[in-house]
Amino acid sequence: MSDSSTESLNFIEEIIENDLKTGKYSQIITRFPPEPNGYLHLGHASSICLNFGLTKTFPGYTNLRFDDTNPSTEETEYVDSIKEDIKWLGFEWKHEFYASDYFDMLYDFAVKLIKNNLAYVDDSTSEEIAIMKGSPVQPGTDSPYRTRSVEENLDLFSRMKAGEFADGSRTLRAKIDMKHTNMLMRDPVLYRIKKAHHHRTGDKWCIYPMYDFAHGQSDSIENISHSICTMEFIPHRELYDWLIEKLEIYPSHQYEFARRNVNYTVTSKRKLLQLVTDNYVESWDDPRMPTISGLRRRGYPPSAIRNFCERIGIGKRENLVDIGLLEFFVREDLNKSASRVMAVLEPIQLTISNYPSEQTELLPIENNPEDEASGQREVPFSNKLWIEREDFKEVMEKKWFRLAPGAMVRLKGAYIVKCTDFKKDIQGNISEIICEYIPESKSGSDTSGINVKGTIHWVSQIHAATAEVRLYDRLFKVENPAAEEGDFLDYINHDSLQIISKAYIEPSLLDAELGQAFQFIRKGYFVLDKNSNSDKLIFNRTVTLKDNWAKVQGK
RNA sequence: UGACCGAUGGUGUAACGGUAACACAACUGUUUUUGGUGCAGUUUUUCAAGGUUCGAAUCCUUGUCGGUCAACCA
Repeated sequence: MSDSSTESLNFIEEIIENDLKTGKYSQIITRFPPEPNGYLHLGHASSICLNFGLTKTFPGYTNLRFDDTNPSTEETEYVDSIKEDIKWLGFEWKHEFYASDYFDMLYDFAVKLIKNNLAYVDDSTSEEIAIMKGSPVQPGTDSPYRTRSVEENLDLFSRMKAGEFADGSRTLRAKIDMKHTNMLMRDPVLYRIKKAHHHRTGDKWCIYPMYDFAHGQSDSIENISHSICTMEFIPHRELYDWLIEKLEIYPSHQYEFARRNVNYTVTSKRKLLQLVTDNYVESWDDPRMPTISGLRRRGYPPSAIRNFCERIGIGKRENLVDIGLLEFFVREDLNKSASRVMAVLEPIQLTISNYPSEQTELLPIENNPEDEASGQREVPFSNKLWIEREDFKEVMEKKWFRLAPGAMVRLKGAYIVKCTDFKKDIQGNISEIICEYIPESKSGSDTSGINVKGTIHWVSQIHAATAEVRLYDRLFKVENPAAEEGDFLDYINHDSLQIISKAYIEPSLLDAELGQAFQFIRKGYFVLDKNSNSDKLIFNRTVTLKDNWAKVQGK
């Protein structure tokens, strides 16, 4: 994360700076409150960087709190992945808490409301409650059970807890105002009956608090000073404050920012889950997924994600951030850190007619021109090479710097060669390129005086190893699939994964380690996939290099 | 028909009543044994109309447009 001491503050930092300056707080406490019912994604990254970043710049700390009040959708598997992802992003929480830790306290809070005639047990069905709720432009009507006595409510609520009633048969509701312009203030449901097994409390409870009766109270219990959430919770703030006031507990405050949307992807848990269950992708950590685990498997460095979140900032307006900006930060990081290697993805044979067929040389080549400390490695060279099919053209063109009959190029780290001939197979496809090399043009000791415009990568045939290479493209064909007409699945890019089952790679890559980033020269950044083994190497393309030539061609 | 939130280059975010800026993108040129990187430069901006003020992106009013709210989800 960059030093932001001289940079301007976002609106939440301004609020905090002011709170600190006026002495309202001497330190701040924030929290990151995921529900363990799915994997973390790019949208969460923004919230994580915000909440944890705040307590890096200001005195205080951040808690991790799982908002686990709905046992039917939540699982320990998700808890584990969430913790792993936060750590990988580079953040540490002070306390690991669960809303379910507070179920006893929450129950007592509810009893207090009932005693103060501020909550009642309602026997209405959910349909009836929905009808009585009215609409945004229509006031609601009071439930017939709204006037029950405190004693009866106390009795009924304890029997709800004791499991005497069926799921959905009764609820506990706050007694506020059925004509309130804010729908959430129209006697919101606080507790529902749900005889479900909870991933932490087991079968102890058969009533569970709703979000509005758990989140703010958990914030208060933890003395959270600044409870930051996304804008769809703005209407909840009034209820959040009402409950804290009536319960007379620590006054946490809620602040809202606009969730970050990124183009060419989706970040709704429901949609991501559907992509996985309907097999549009392999798994939650498929490298095409915008999940943190997907980005990690794709080879995105955590620092790139942090820089991205820092750079896009936060605001309160609708937004659609360009994924290209994230890719910029990925390239920026990897350009400095990734070792350069040579790999040929779509091979064609290049034969050097004047290089002895039995001869082999080990050529020293720099590992990273951006990092002198990275040193050199030795790459074997011989008279038969694999080069990229797209680096040859049958007829020369203007501005073409690569191979064509009569043209000369530098073989990276080796010699300058001149194309003298090429062969075609029966189908008319080019099958072999014949070149002559210039012996005195050897890299590092070039006395040929020849200057060539183009340099291409290569792999020696007899020394080459092979690997599967997976090329990824964006998962959707349109910028904002969620906003498009019809089903978002209609906009899936079915060419988002291209598998090259046999690419030729230089032998040094046999020592590649999981998580190690490479630049395949002129092709992009790649990382070893977790499913690789010594029999079969698999490389994922993290991101391409910027390609000005492709841009020129496109015009 | 209501309440709430918002509107600054193509995108995202600053400017806190005093010269509209930063990053990305785009475009030039340059360097380069990666058509990568680096370097130099160019283009492009305050939703509208009124008002307050010496001075408004900023404050006020009205309008327009966009978003959110009617789960026993979070």
